[in-house]
Formats: sequence, structure tokens, C-alpha cells
Amino acid sequence: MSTPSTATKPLRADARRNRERILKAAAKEIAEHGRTVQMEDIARAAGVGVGTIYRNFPTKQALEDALWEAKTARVIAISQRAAENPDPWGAVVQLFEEGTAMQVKDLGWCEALGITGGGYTTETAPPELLEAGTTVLDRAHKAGVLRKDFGFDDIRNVFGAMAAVIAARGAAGRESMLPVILDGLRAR
Amino acid sequence: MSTPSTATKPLRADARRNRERILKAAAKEIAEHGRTVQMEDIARAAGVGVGTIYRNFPTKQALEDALWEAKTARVIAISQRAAENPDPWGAVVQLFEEGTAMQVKDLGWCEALGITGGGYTTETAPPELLEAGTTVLDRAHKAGVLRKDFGFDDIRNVFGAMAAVIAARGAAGRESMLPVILDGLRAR
Amino acid sequence: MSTPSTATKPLRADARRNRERILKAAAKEIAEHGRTVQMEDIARAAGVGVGTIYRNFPTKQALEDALWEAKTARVIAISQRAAENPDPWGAVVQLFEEGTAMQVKDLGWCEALGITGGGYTTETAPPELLEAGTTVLDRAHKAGVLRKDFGFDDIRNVFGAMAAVIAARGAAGRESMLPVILDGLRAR
Amino acid sequence: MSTPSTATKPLRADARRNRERILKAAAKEIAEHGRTVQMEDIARAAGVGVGTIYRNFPTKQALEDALWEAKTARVIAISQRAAENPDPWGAVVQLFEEGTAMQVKDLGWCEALGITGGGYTTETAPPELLEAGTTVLDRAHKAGVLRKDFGFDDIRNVFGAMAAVIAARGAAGRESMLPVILDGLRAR
DNA sequence: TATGAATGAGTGTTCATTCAT
DNA sequence: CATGAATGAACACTCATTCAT
Repeated sequence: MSTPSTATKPLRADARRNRERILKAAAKEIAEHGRTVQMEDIARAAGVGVGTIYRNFPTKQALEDALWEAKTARVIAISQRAAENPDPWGAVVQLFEEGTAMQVKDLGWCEALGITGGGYTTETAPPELLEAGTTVLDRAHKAGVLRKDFGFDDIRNVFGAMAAVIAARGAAGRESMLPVILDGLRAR
Repeated sequence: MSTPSTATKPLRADARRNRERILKAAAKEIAEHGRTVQMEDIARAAGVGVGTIYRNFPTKQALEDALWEAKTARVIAISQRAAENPDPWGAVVQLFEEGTAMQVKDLGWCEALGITGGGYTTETAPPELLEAGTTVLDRAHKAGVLRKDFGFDDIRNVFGAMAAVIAARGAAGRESMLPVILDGLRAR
Repeated sequence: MSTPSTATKPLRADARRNRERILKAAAKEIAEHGRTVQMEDIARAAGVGVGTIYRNFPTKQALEDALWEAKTARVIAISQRAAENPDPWGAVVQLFEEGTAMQVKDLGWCEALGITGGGYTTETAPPELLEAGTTVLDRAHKAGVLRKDFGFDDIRNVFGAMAAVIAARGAAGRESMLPVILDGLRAR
Repeated sequence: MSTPSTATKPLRADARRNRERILKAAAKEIAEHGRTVQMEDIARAAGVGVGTIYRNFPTKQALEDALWEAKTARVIAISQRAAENPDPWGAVVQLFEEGTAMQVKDLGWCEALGITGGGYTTETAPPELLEAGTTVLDRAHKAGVLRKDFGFDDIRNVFGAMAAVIAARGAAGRESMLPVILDGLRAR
């Protein structure tokens, strides 16, 4: 209390470590057992008490949201990697192949996507994501390899659709639907 | 009194009406608020007591199953109508257009599909559905208009994918994804 | 309403038959499955609707009470038979042997006795029962074969005790406890 | 802090206190209102929330079982005390007098005994109980003061019988039946 | 600050009782 | 009068959230 600025620093390192552990555990638990996992299970998996989770996230929903944000970081990375692919169509394929590969590894994300219909639009996407995504699509459009009516806002539909199939049938579902959708995205 | 067979109906007519009301209310409530709606809410929406629901359906799950069965009847009808379409590709298009049109009207079905990964396979489909579906696909395959790796068991993936998109974005979601998928289904 | 006395007679024959059927069915069901049987099960066993039971007995409790009364009739019969036995001690033995034999055949009665602590006292017993029971005991007392401190009001304790044992262990329980109690009742 | 082993106790002490409170409240409530008391009533009587009960006992049945176990400890103590009585017949008397005295104080136990037909057999009794009980009976048998056909497995019948009487009539029931049974147990 | 015990509103389900047919 | 469908207050149990330690 007497030295707030210095006293809080060391603790924060610890707290940050806890936050990470909780997020990781929550991701794993939700991925494996779906959004219905109990907070206690997440706490146990993280090696902390439930109270600690609630110190970091006021609500289960808040924890899920944080998880979502964490995913976003990976989604951005995938998009940026795709944007660096010089082949216009290859970039599109890469975007969806890597994105869905990530989905296969994370049932929880798929479930969330399938149910809540999450995903970013032109209006809600973080700038980096919007930029990378737009880059991929624009280049493909200019090269005439991507169907004309497909825009940034449709991306979330593809991932939402794939999420449902993957949540239900796993990798097999991906193998079944992804080729169809990719073919459908190609300009005729 | 002169016709005993009809004399027992009046009571049963009432009961049957209740059953229908429950199914309709359940469909509506689940569509609007998801599978987590309470039985009491469904009961209230149906204008009956919870006990009445339980008289008709031993379990919440059973009610959901019954809902599913009711949908199945409509799905069969759609499939059979498509099977009567003489145009091989037109039949495929009709199958998915009518099927998804039905989904748009019934978010509850979409949600259920997206979550439970329902849908029929070669093994689980009712005979009529299997026959109608196979007819449509076989004809399209023979005419060389349908991608070769698409079989009966993939149909549920398409509907599952569309279900997620429609559940999230409604008719707009359908307009966004259906053309893509249909194009993707067409043989190149 | 216009002719109450004559109009009710014919119906009563039918109603009485129903009442008997219900009592018999209730006795059987309760004997087999205990007091927890549902009214619907009793109704089904009796071949009537639940409503008919409620027309005859305003309450489940009332039905059980009626059952109890029915038992009473048999208990009275047993007591009177014992009272006719010229052997003072033989009458006592007969009373309890026949009474407990009846208990073995009727789990429900035992359960009820064990739980509710039913049974008649000097104050509540029907006159015939009181008379027959008193006759047996008095004669045994005068003959000096029955322990002095055992009176009419203790009879229900013996039956209550036996009821518990029989409810739990059936005929084997009776074989175990009845000889002990009979020996204990004998004057030293 | 200086004594880590005791540092964890305070929390546990509270929890343990709660567990005891629940057991005590459950015993009282069940004794007074029978096994049908609601968990909420027990919780209220214990001054805790229902959730706390369920944290300690996964099931209502489990709570009842725990109650039973708690009684067992006292039953063992009574048996061992009786086994230490040098007088062969006095030990038998002591066993049942103290045992039933305990029953008088705990109608819940009586009810449970009367209904579930609980009680230990040669096969199910905890070793200490079996040993103490056998000691008492064997000694009495050898001294020729206990009826020959009475073994360890019959003990539960006596207590079951007494339980019913005591549950129904309390101490008066005990005064009525116990002398009879004890006399009946005495070898002639 | 971390812990995990405590909380209690909420959930699916049952069953004695009522009442329209 | 008989029927059995309808009712809804209970009940055992769950789990997100709070709070004493």
C-alpha cells in the first residue's frame, strides 16, 4: 500500500503467468470438451483455484471472449502469411487450408463459431486482419481467379460453415467440404 | 355413437392437437433461444403445463428427437420432389435450394444440425430418403455434372455447413454460401 | 335428483364392484412394490382410470386407510379364531402365528405398520377386535401362561416389531424373531 | 506460518465443522420428519446452502449412508463395552439395553433400520463389531444362558424390530418390547 | 493475492390431484 | 359416471459466481 508502483510489478509477473496458464488450460478444456466445461475443470487444468480465474476474468463469457481474442492473433498470423504468398489463387487456398487446419485442432473454437456465428466483418476486424485479408482477396480478384461476388465479409461464412462440419465430423468433415468450397470460390 | 371408430377420436384429437402445439412451440422456442430453453418456457409457449410435455415426450431429448423426426418427413418430401426433376443438375440444385430454404425458415433445425451434427448417412437414412437422394446423385454422376467424389454421405455436410451459416446470418448467409457450394459441386 | 333413493341403487352395484377392484388392486400393488406405487399403476392394475379411484377415495391416503380397514377385517377374523381356541397358550401362539403369516404375504401392510406405527389400542380398536383380543389375553393370564405385564395395547407392538423384520427379511425374519418373542411372552 | 501443517487446518476445520453440522442436522431432520425431508430443509437446519451438502455428499443416499456410518461407530463402541462385561448374560442384556437406549435418542436411525432393514451380518459387519458381538454371544452360549438358535445375524433382527417399535412409540415402545425379547432370548 | 468452500437460483423430471370430454 | 389427459408444486441435483480465510 505504501509503495504501490513498486509493489505491484513483481506480482504482475506472477499474475501474467497465471493468466496465460488459465487461457491455455481453458483453450484445451474447451477444445476437448466443448463450451460446457465447468469453471472448476478449467481451474484444475490450470492448476489454480476458481477464484484466480475470476480475478482475471470477471465472467465465464469474458474468459471465452479472451480466448477468442487469442485465436484472433493466430488468425491474423495466418492471414498475413497468406498475404505474403505471391500466387494469387495459392494465397486464397492457403488462407482457408491453414485456417481450417487450425479449426480441426480446436473443437471449442469450431463450436463457438458454429453457434455464435462469430468472425470478423469489415467493420469489426482488427486492422491487420482486414488488411491482410483484403490483400489476399484483392489480388485474387485482379488476377481473375476468385469469384467476383466474394468479399471480406464472406470469409467468416466460409469459416463458420467449415466450423460446423469440423465440429461434427472432425478432419473427415474438412476433407469433405473444403475442396468443394475452394472449387466454388474459383472464378469460372 | 353410430361410428365407434370416430367416437374415440375427440379425446385423442385434443391430445394430438396438444402434441402438435408442443412440437410447434418447441421448434419456435429452440429456434429463438437455442437448445438451452427450459421445458417450462416451451410449456408456456405451447400453452400447456410441463407435465403435458412429459406425457408426450419422456425426456427433453425425446422432444428434440421428435422435432428432428418431424423435420425428416419434410426433408424426405424435398428429396423426392428433387428426384422427380428430369434435369440431372437441376435436381441437385433443387435439392439444396429447397433444403436450405427450409432451413432459413427454421433456425432451430439449423442450430440443432450445426451442434449435434445430425443428418443421415447411408446407414442411418430412412429408405425413402436414401432412395430419393441416391437417385438424384446417381443421375447427376452419370450425366457427368456432379463432382465425382461427392456421395450421399456428404449431403449432410453441406446441410450442416449451410445450417451454421444460416443460423448465424439467416437468408443473407444462405445467399452468400449456397452459390459457392453449388458451383463447387459442379464437375469441372 | 328427482328420485334419489331409486336412482342410486343400480349404480351402486357397479360402483361397489369398482371399489372392490380398486381395493384389491391397491392391496396387490402396495404389497408388491410398497407404498410408493403410483396411483396410475394402481388404476391400471384395477383396470380403471385414475379418476375412478378418486371418485371412490378422495386421497391416496384415504385409499390406504381403506386398505387398512380391509386388513382390520382379516385381523378381527384371526383374533376371533384364536379366541375360539380352548388352549389358553395355544390361542396366544395362534394369534401371533396367523397374524404374522398374514404379514409375510403382505409387504405393504408390514411397511405401513413399521412406518406409521399403526395398530389398534384399547381406545381405537373396533369392539369385535377388542373383545376377541381381550378374551385371548385374559384367558392366558388367568391360566398363568402369559407374562403379567402384557396387555392388549402391547399387541400392536409385537406386530409392529414383526412387521419391520418381515418387511426387511421376509419369512426368514419371521422365523428368526417370532420364536423369541413367543418365548418372551410366556410367563416364567 | 511457522507451523505449515496447522496453517492448512483453519480452512479445513471450517469445512469439517460444516460436515458435522450437516450430519447432525440431517440426523435431526430425518429423525423428526422421516427420510422424505427435502435436502433444502436439511440445509436450512444446518445453516448452509444445499450446494454445501452436495459438496460433502454427492447424493442424498450418500448422506444417509454417512449417517449410517456415524451410527456404526457408536454401535461398535456399545458392543465393545458389552464384550467387556464379565457376566455372560449381563453382557447380552447390556448390549441390547444400551443399543436400544441409543435408538430411543435417534428416531431417524430407527426409521432407517425399520425401512431399509439395515444392520450388519457376519459378512458385512466391520471386524471390530463382528468380534465384539461374537464375543458376547459365544460367551453366553457357552454359559448356557442364551437360546441356542440365536446367532450374530439375528442381532440385526432384534434391533430392526425394536427400531420399529421405538420409531412408533418411543421410549414406551422400548419398555414394552425389550423385556419380552430379552426373556425370549434367555435359554430355558 | 490465491484458494476452494459456500452459495442458491435454476434445471429436468415426477406424481398426486383435477377436470374436460 | 368413467376416463385419462392436463396440471403444477415438489424434488434432487448442478454450476457460475462470491467471499471468508
